[in-house]
Amino acid sequence: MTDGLHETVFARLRAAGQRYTSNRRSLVEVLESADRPLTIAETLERRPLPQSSAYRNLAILEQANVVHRVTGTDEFARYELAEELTDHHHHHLICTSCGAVSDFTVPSSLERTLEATMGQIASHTGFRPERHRLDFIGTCHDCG
Amino acid sequence: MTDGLHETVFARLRAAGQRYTSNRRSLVEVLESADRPLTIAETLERRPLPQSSAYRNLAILEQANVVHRVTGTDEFARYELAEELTDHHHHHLICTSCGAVSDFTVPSSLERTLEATMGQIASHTGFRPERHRLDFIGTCHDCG
DNA sequence: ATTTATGCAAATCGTTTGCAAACCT
DNA sequence: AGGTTTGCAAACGATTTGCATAAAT
Repeated sequence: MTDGLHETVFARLRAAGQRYTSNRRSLVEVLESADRPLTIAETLERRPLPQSSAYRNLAILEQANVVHRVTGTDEFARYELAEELTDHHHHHLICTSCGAVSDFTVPSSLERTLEATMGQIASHTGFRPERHRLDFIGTCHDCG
Repeated sequence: MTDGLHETVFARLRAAGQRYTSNRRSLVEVLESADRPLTIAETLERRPLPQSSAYRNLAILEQANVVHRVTGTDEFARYELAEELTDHHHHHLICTSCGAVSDFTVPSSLERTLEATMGQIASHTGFRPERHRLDFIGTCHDCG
């Protein structure tokens, strides 16, 4: 199933007209091994790479829907593997003190309600929703 | 009730050891008149002010819990009045194409479920949640 | 061969900060 | 007077980009 991930990534990149290079594979592997979204600096600590390559390739991986950019409350962009690649729909706990972002899940009943609500939006507004973002914002264990 | 807003702002600033200056009042008035979070550039269009004053005062207003910083998917910070000052709890529709952020509300039953879920988080994790952020991300009317 | 990715260094741009003058109490 | 805010200009820092080289097909 680890290979399955890379096959899927390869397919998505190809669909976007992009190659699956070693730098991109590195980034995917680093994100795969993390249990939360990583800042670019964090990915570079785990697998050194020129900064510009990390930025450029993460942007490409995002366009190909392989990774997903997560915005917290601080100034750092964070990335995680797209949920379809991990089969792990989740949400984020965001610490207002240190900016840390961690994953967690909510009851599936709540997820269903969210999806249903999302479906109603298109009819009530001109907006076409694609996904939802639910975060809980507060103080993390370390900062509390 | 418009005066009530400014009294509340004054009280919150005072509690934070800050004054309610004319620049700060300008910013509060601009945000009050908007029906969605505004970027700093947008506040300056509506009420010209040196950029640095806008940045500094919005930061102070945020510390005093008068305004709230909203993070979308683009690189611009957005600000809105704190919900307790407007009695208008809401969520955001975020356009992935142009970055626009608009307000909307969800059924109160969903809100109650969200609050209940939030209450359970503290016991399951070391995280102490203070508020939630629920956004629907997709394509806005203009970009669709 | 031709196209695409890489890596370095320089540029970009939203945001932050230093400092002297203006303001408030 | 004593401390705070202001406004300008300069600095900052995460991110982006230009360009020559290396890699992939």
